Amino acid sequence: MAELEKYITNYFGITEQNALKGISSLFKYTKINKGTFLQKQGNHCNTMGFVLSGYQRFFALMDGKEVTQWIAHQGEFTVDLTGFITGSPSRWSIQALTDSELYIIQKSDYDRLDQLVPRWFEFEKLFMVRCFTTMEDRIFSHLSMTAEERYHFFFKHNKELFNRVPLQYIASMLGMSAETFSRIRKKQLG
Amino acid sequence: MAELEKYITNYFGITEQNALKGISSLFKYTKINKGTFLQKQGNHCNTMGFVLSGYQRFFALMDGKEVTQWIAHQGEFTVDLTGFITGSPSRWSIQALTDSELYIIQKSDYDRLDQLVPRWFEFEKLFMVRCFTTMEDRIFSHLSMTAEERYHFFFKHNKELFNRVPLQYIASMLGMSAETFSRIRKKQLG
DNA sequence: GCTTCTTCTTGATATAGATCAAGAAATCAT
DNA sequence: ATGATTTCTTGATCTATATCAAGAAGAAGC
Repeated sequence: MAELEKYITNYFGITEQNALKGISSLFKYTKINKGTFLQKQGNHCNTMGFVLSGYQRFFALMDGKEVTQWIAHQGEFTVDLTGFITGSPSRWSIQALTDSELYIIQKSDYDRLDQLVPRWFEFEKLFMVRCFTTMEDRIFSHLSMTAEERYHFFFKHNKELFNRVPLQYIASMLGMSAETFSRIRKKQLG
Repeated sequence: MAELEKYITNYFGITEQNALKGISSLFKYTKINKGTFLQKQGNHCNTMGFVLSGYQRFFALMDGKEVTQWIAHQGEFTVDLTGFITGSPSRWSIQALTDSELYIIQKSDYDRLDQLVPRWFEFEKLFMVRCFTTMEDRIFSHLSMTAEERYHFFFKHNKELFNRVPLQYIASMLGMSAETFSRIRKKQLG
């Protein structure tokens, strides 16, 4: 659990020992196999997962095609944040791309955190802002960068991912076809 | 002020009369002329504006070109949310595209809202989630839609904007050149 | 290890959208 | 109103990226 607490400190800015113990006690360690769905599009969002290891893909169907919105990895949360917080149906399916280890919290437990942790909503708010900032950056990358620039920028910050998951999903997440991705990669490799 | 309170209810889900009075008392009515900067990129974010009328463009310089990230209108907030909440330098410049009326709150007053409004952080959190969802939708539109589809989708929901501000900014915000925008528009008009 | 299935690459071709350039239309200032 | 400035349109051309198709490489199952 030490790892979870460390991450909660990093993510939510919470340092009080009691609060950390309280929060982490509500998360359950879970192993899942490659291919397992943590969430199906359109369903209720009942759980939030914190990634210890492995990769999970967020995607939605659009005109019969799967569009990958995000690939979560260690230290991130697997959840359709919108659905989880507001109760709306999940906009994404979430599927493990590799065997994965997660800490999972149930929605009903999550909703009690404010009773357990002083200033919980304040921390949560800061977490949301961070998520918002990430999204804002991604939009800007689509307004101002070419596919090749997006590739390089993403590669610089996520090198390990390129060896671990099918590249077609990274391509989709960056808004380009698998073939374009492959050609940019070839150039890059030499 | 009634209008502001109505919007605060819609945006933040706050309905208690005392809370609404308290919040709206911290906002100051302000008129600004077309061209005025509410925020300059790189500066501190000291104010948050609530739009009563007019249009304000968020943009950043990228390789010497201005990229429009968003155009705010009535009922929205003009602020670099990230900078305003976290204290980081503003990522955007914000400039009035038309004469505008705003309610403006100072950061120092905003930071006292939690003492004034019970459950303020909780409301604020929900506000952040809504902003996050909007961004997530926009990203998905770039991953799954053509320029023409983005045009039509945006037009459907923002018809009035097309008569009020230079179209080149809408084009930039949708991630296409002004010429492409013009051609799509021509097709659409007949 | 061989087979099967999935993923990746590569070439050929098509196309959406960018860029450049010039003129038309609209808006603004005096 | 008139001229100046900004914005929009249009055509010509170019280029980034998509699509299609087929084979190569890699991973997984037996």
